[in-house]
Amino acid sequence: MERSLSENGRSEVGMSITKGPWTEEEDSVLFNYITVHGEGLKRTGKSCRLRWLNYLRPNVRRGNITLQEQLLILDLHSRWGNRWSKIAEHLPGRTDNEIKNYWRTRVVKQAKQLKCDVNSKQFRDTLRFVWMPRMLERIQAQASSNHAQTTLNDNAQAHSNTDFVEAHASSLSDSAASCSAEEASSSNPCHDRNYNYSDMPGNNGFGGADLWTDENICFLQQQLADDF
DNA sequence: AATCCCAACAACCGCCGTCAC
DNA sequence: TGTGACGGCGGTTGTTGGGAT
Repeated sequence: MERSLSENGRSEVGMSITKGPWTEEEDSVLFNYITVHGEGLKRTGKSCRLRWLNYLRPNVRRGNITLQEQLLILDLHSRWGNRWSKIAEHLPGRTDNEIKNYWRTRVVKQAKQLKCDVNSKQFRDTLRFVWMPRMLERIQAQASSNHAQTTLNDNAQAHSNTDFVEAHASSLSDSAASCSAEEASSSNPCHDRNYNYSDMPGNNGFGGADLWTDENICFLQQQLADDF
């Protein structure tokens, strides 16, 4: 009987875990290890596990969350909600903790500024129809400028950017297609890449509240600018 | 230079499911 | 089959570093 652990400490092929009764040999290995190294840290198993998963694990990625990762987080969160570990499975090297922190410090902050609940339809629509398309625009711009360099440098990363953008552009189109008939019939903003925020149907298609004050639009634009 | 404030990151806590015994 | 220990996960709190005053 065995189970394996993944990058996030979950199932993974190739790293087997022995279960069941301890053998004399295993006892001996453990005994010798403790004899040499001592009982070591005054830490709980849980604490050690967390430290390993979130910090020490070899392929853990550190540093700023990229635009592509941000878009993916928003997309996956819209499907699964606060299932951080599930979302983390799709961002290689990122931990659930990191994603959770990103959500709290960036996205929840945005919701607060807009004075709406982060889980409200109103805010989710904002993410879907304003934030994500805007992010996508930036990624596309980035990808095309990288592509120009790629022709010179044969940079493979630019190709992956392009693939990513294409995949998510169609994903967002799907989202747009799932808008209500009312939204779809009234020149849906999600289709218009040059969409002006002040034209958003804040008073008739987004839950009725007037989110799109000059102040809020300005704040959102600032947030998006900060991200890139 | 000192302090205050806030964002970002790290760690802890509690609940719940699973597993060994 | 019951039960205690442990691990996984999401929520919350603590810490730290940098910018503003």
